[in-house]
Amino acid sequence: MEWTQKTKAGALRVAADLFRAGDVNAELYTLYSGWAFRYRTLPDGRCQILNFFPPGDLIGFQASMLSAADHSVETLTEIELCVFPRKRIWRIFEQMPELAFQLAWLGAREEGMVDDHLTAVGQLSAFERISALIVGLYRRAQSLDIVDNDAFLFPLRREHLADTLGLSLVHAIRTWTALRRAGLFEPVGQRLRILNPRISPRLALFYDQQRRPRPIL
Amino acid sequence: MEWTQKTKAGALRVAADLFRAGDVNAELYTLYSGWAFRYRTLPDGRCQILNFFPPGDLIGFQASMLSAADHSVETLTEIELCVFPRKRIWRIFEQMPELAFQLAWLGAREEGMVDDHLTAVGQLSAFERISALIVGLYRRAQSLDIVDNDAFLFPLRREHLADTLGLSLVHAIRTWTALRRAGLFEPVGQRLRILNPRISPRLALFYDQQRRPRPIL
DNA sequence: CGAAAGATTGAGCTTGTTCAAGCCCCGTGG
DNA sequence: CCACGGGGCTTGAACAAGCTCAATCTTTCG
Repeated sequence: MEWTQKTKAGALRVAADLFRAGDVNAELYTLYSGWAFRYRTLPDGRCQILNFFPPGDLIGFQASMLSAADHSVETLTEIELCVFPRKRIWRIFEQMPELAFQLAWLGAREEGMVDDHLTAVGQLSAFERISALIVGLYRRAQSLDIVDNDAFLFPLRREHLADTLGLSLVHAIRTWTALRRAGLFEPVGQRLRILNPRISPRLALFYDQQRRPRPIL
Repeated sequence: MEWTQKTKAGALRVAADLFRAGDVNAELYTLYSGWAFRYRTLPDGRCQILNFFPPGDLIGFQASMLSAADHSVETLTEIELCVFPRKRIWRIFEQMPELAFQLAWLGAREEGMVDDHLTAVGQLSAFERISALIVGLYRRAQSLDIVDNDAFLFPLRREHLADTLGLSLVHAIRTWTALRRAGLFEPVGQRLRILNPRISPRLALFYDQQRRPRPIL
């Protein structure tokens, strides 16, 4: 896709913030490598993580479409990305319908992931939420082929777990520890080795659910 | 917009279900009148409501883009709608970039609303959640000009409250009752009169937050 | 009128929170 | 080389928010 190459401004970025809520200049990014996440903050400081971006994902479509972001994006690791100027979005719709369709498809897929996430936070117990998050990221890593010997990079700190799942830090850690002791996974440095993704019937069901088709872009 | 007229198949619909998770035939709908909502169910029957559709909203963009729906849509009232055949979506992108852009815009806005919702469920207390839901729907009704004397149609049953906010039915009712007694609102038949949307500083802040710009479509 | 669905309330219990203390790892400076 | 200090992680104990079970009341509708 030549056009993608042409507007590429891919530099190694180490900045923790890609953009912040309220930014009017949020651009559209493709994440070449590294992990990031999208979140909201409330006036009193509480923070809700909305979704994660593994390598290869599109970042900022929602913010670009709505002109102003109502969320922020931060990195979890060092990242490398490619920038599309936001102002050309309309031109994409006008001149490159296939690309426009693919962007919209990725947007719809992201919404689907937020749907998943909301369902988890609204309906699951702490155990189920932590397991679902771990196994969900494991499955995404599998589909991206970045799993090595059942182990994959797990760049979240404990606080991210808590802010993702709507749990207190203390309880998130306790539950995490309990699941580790139960033999669901084993931390290996920054990585996580999944030992038994079917620890409970319910988790097995979740793990075996069919995947969504892959992105086209 | 003549094209909209041309493909219009607007019939009065009373059916409770517009489509169900797994449907491959989910179409794209414009809701002329009435309310609906989008939800997911878990294998064990738990149910999470993802968002509501007030009159005028677009339904099914995500499902259309992803080909198969992973959620269901049900009505809250009698509704009237206009159908776009899903198969023509690609043609819209190809031939009507403005309409495609507007659809994508509405999709992005819906994702933003799910973001709001996830943040509420993940971070707010039961009191805050119920108040935020009521006041949020009130504000949407305001922006649609369907508020009459501070009162608007509130078509949710108690169970919808619970399934929306991740609370048990009993606790949702208790909290609802407490807020009613505290003077936030007053039920008037199927309608709700908002008496004091600034009952607490936090709710006032939420209520006074600036609105998102309106849909263009 | 009677049945069924929805709404409400009480009581006891469980899950998850808060507060508080201690641990571990690592980078910095004496 | 080691003490110091800070950030992140872990654990304990007391408390509270929210859940479950169960009974009653109300409304709707055939």
